[in-house]
Amino acid sequence: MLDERKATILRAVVTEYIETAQPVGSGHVASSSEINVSSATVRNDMATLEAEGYLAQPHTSAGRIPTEKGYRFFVDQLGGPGKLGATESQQVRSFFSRTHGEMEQMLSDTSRLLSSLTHYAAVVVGPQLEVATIKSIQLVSLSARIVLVVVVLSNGSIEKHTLELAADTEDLVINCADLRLSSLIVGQTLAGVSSLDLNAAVLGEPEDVSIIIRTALTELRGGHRHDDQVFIGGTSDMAASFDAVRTVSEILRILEQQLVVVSLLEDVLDRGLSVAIGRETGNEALADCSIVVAPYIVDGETAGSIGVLGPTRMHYDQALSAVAVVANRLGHTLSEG
Amino acid sequence: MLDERKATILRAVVTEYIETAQPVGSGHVASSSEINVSSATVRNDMATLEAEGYLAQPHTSAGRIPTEKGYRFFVDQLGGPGKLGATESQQVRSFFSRTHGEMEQMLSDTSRLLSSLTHYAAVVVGPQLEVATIKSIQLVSLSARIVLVVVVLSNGSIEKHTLELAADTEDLVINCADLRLSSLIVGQTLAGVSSLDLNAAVLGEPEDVSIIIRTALTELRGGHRHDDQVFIGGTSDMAASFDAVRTVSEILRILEQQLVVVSLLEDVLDRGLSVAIGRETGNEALADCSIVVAPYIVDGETAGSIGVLGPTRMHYDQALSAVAVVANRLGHTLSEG
DNA sequence: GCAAGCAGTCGAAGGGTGAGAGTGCCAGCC
DNA sequence: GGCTGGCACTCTCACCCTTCGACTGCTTGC
Repeated sequence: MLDERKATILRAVVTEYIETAQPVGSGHVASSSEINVSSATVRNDMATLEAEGYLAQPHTSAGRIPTEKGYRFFVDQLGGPGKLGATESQQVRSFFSRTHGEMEQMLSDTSRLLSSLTHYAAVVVGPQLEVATIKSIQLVSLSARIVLVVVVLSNGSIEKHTLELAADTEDLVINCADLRLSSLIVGQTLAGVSSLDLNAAVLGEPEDVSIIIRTALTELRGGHRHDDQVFIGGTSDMAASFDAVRTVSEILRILEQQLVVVSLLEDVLDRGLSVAIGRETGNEALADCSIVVAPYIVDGETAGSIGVLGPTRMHYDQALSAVAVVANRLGHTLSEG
Repeated sequence: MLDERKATILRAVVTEYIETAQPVGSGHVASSSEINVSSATVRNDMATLEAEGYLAQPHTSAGRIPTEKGYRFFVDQLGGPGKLGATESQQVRSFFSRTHGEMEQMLSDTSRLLSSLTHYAAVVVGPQLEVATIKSIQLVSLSARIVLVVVVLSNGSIEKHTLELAADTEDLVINCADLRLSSLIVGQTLAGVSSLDLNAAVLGEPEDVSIIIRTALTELRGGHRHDDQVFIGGTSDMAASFDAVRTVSEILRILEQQLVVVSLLEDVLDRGLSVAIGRETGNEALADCSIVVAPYIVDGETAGSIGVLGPTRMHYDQALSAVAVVANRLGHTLSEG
């Protein structure tokens, strides 16, 4: 454990470095903070902090910069109360009072809000489809052999699948299939659909009807990719906070793989963290990044998660409070609907 | 007009600069191409090319780099046949033989394909909703006061809007509204819906039904943002081809505004171009970028457009052929469905 | 009209220097 | 024992200077 003065010094180094991105020297710390000791004393403590792995020196005659361990201690022990500024709170309030309607739209706008609050990249992961119940299923014939299966879920999202039939099919047949499907799966969850007995489902139906039912159910069991459930905003802000194009490009490559992003956030939450610093993210390409993440709760259950991704030298307190506030408000807003 | 030798020299400079990103000197041109004159002669011609605005010199003793006018001439007059490599054609073929089903998914995958072919950012703009006809409309009650309006369009896409009703409403009422709406707007286009007479639409319906119909129609008239109809991929590739973080960040800022992207592409196409170079894009922030764009045709009509965005020193021939091939195949694939 | 040669220009690269920021350590003081 | 002032040392950065090399433009001759 660090004694109080060392902790204060560490805090000073971290905040200063976050602000300026320059190595911080003992003189700066001694003069600019609530420390009332000389720079020589600070130097001694900084040497200790370095020996214990909280700080590092780019080269001999430079100041210190925080290590991941240093940031971690800062986040865990030294984190300020982290309140949002007045402008930001106002922005959040007005956003959530204005927003309504489409969930996808709302989540996408939320990612914009979050990035505009923090000036980092924001990630919003939508509710898992699996837990929602099916409110309606409808077959719509688009052309002679193409049928669209539209499933409306209780959380307002929609699953759709295109079926290509082997033979031209009359509307009557499609209607029959529609009715049977409705009675079968309305009220169930998508997970429930996956455990349906296909043969029992088509029992007693004529061949042409049952083939549609089979095809539709098979489609529904198959892929609900998380794909369209991830919303990313503020990549330009994120880019601006790094100084190597190489780094930016690698981070963008990660963000383009939505599945990776989702599991990244889940992974962090699973480890019980709300902040992952550098390599803690579990991804080598994000060694210079940190992630701040929080789940949001809809109707008492964790529905999804939101997070921001920025440089390791991010404003953790601001990011933490922004993420917390937005997750909270988002959960409330979605619960009402 | 340029005589043949000057044109050859210009081509050599452009291709060399695209390859190396270094200013090209007269010696390089004289030795490395089908030019059989001395470097001194090349120098004279290059001086002329510079005077006429095709080339520029970063500083006195450097080689030349192409100006926008130079690239423009290169693209218009000197463009090679531009065939896709074997690997790339194979990639396109296998993509379109594999792909099927959801349009959104397909368009999103297409943007990935295009960026992987060209190594630049790829933009895919989905079909305009306005021209599609309505195949079905359905009201789904999510909770006592929340109703989801689901509209299925003939091209397989879905519009959905959430209605928040002032009072709890029975299913029976909703069903009535559903029926009336179906008979009113199925077969119409969304544009048609916008010109419906609201009062005539609710004629003879009881108050509680007509209020739902009014609300639903008003919603449908209102916002179909292009929003979810733009798919962008390959931003990491794009980033890697610039060397200033600043530039990358500005470009990302543009790409984040989907509406801007759509009108950017439309604007280029409207001017009858398939390539916009530097400032020709009409956006100051894209001064270092070029855009290659092509419309795709579904069932004989222009449905949307695809494009790539890269540095002005992009491989125009490859980009042009990739965009052309993909637009073509995409149109065909969507026409079948 | 082309080629050869030559002088001139300018940036990039390399080396040397001085300033500045910072460190570590030691001796002394409270 | 812990803190401080002082001092020697280190290493980067900015600057200057020089050299090198890659070009160009121009002039002259074929």
